[in-house]
Amino acid sequence: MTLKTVADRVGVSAMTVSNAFSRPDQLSAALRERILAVAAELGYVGPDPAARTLARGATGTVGILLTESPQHAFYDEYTIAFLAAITGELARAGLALTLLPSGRAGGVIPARDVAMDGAIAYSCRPGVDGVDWLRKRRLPLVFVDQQPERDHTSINVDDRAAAAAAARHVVDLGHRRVALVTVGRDAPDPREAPSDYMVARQRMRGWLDVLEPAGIEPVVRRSEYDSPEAGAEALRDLLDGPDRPTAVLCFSDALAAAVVRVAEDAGLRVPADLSVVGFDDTPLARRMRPALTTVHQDAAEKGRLAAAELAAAVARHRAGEEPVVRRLELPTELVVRESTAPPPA
Amino acid sequence: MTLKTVADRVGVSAMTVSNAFSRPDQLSAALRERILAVAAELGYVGPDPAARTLARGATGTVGILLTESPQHAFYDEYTIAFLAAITGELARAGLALTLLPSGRAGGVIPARDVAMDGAIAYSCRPGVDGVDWLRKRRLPLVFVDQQPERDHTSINVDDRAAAAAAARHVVDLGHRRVALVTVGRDAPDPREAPSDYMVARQRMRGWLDVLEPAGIEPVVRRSEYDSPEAGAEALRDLLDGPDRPTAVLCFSDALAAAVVRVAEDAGLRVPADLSVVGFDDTPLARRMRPALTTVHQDAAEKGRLAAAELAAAVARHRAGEEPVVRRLELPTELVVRESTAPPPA
DNA sequence: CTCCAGTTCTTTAGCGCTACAGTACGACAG
DNA sequence: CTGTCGTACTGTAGCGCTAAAGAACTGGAG
Repeated sequence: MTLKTVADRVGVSAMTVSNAFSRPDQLSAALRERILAVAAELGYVGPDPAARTLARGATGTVGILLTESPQHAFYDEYTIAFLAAITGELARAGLALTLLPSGRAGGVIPARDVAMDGAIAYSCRPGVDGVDWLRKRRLPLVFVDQQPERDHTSINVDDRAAAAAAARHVVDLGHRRVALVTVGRDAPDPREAPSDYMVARQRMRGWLDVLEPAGIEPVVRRSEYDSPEAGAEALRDLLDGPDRPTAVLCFSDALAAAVVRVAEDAGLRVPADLSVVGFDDTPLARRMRPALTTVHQDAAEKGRLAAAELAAAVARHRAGEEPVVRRLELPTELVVRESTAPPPA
Repeated sequence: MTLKTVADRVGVSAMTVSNAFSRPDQLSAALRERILAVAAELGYVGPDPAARTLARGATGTVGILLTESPQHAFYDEYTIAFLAAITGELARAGLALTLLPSGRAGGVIPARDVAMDGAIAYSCRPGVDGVDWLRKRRLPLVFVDQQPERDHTSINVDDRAAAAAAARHVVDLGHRRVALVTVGRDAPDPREAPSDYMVARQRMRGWLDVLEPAGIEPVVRRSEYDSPEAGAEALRDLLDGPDRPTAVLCFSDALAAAVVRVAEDAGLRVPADLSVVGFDDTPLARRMRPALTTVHQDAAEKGRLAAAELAAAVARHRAGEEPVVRRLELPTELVVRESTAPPPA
């Protein structure tokens, strides 16, 4: 059941049937009607997408490569808002979004083996080899929340400045004993071996930009993942020590929420005994009691932009034009809510 | 830069290069090494996915068609957990997941035009034409939370029984003035024109199965979407009336949360003045204060199962075997928390 | 009546790969 | 020395479609 079947039945060439489906202006309305009618009668749905993809050189699909497993991505409200915005914007360009598992299963490496017109790499660490495959395939690429590269458009926020603003806030409140709860896989001392993950590294730098000049030596806790459990784990022992911190700066709202929970379980009041600052300003931050002081960044706008940039890059690529590489930096803003206060007397 | 380029350079046939990449057991290790080395040197990444898809008849991708826009899907925690589980399970089978926008943009209808090996239709109403396209393409399909069809495996819960359990709970507590807040597009009287959306219809039936025999005439409020705003809107006028309901049964936790918020804004105490029951048992239900009484269903298991069934169906389809159609029904359980109590005296 | 342009349909030539059916050749039994 | 088998590689023939160029016909201007 192919174009040919329909063509023979109607008594025209295959090309004419192809045109009936894909380029209506290339034949008379009457013939087109007849072809479509016969196709319907034969149960022919339309041109096979795989064959069309090969012949046209375009798939109508772009991929997104997420940190670790896509599965993990769904636990973070920030990522979800980002994804939602992407799908919305892509739909306007008639593109579907494929979630690429970063690993390999049964010899299949999706980043290498899935047909697509372009891809977004979101928050990937340098080691993730999915990114490598995408690069090698010379696909139009947009990098979000990760190390920019010369040949590809990237979208980031000024994580360093944003983190510095958060640190400045607690220092201004008078805190001297500060803990940093962040993510990444490296040694706990940030100055020795900064995180391999660019965003974490930049936020760490931002925090230290303010804390060090103030003569504050922060305690650092790192967990591999940005999950609530990790946050809880990271903090638990901190609260037992004699020099318990009076303020905690967190890599994300998710970590901050966990920190607050652990602190309250330990009998501490937030913010009276402990100030906590998050990052991202997810819905969670507003929902929490006390509402979380955090750094706002616009996930929806980031997603919309990423999708729009990628769609444009794909269109240019298809037209044989030169790629346009942009470095976009979205604004952030410290949002002071109820989880921060001066340290206990 | 194709297989041929590499083949000519090495001095072997294109087929041998294809085998070097895709079927290592078909050639000597030494030759394979040489081919891979030359390929790397030339910057040849591997077989072009589009061409391979056409020749093999398989894409390595399955689609998911979501109610309305995928964008909307991301606002619901239940759907998110479901998606997370799907991607996790699919990754094990080496499959990527493509989110199919249900609409059309610029003449592109993803459900018709995107190459894929199979698809999940999730919570789609009968009218959604994406499902139609998928059916016509004779793709392996799994239906989740929607009307089962003869030729395709479906996964559901017994929505009717689950809703009945929720209704039984409030009736047992002594409530006589009950409101139903649900979704769907039809007339407000459920007996006249039941919702076109099967899940909503079943839950409505379940509620009525209990309420009617008890002689209770519920007030019904329907909104088109399962969103918090819709829930708020639906309830607002109800609380003003003289015969204000003392219990509200909701289609989802999201709606229930909105109902609680509106009630509290109106000065009512939950559950003392108003009992509220949700559906799904999302994390939100546990997080709420008061914690929400709701019907538990396992989103992760549903997703895992859907993905596993689809992967199996795709494998069978590829092997030319007969499809196996299953009707899976997952268990539910009423979880009584703090949002329900006897009606005010 | 000729010529040109516009419309409508056809022909040709792939897109880049893989399934399958070979061929060549060495090893090994009879 | 012949026949059989297994391994390693090649040739052929598509997969189903579309871009691009060409042919046939129409109608109107000159």
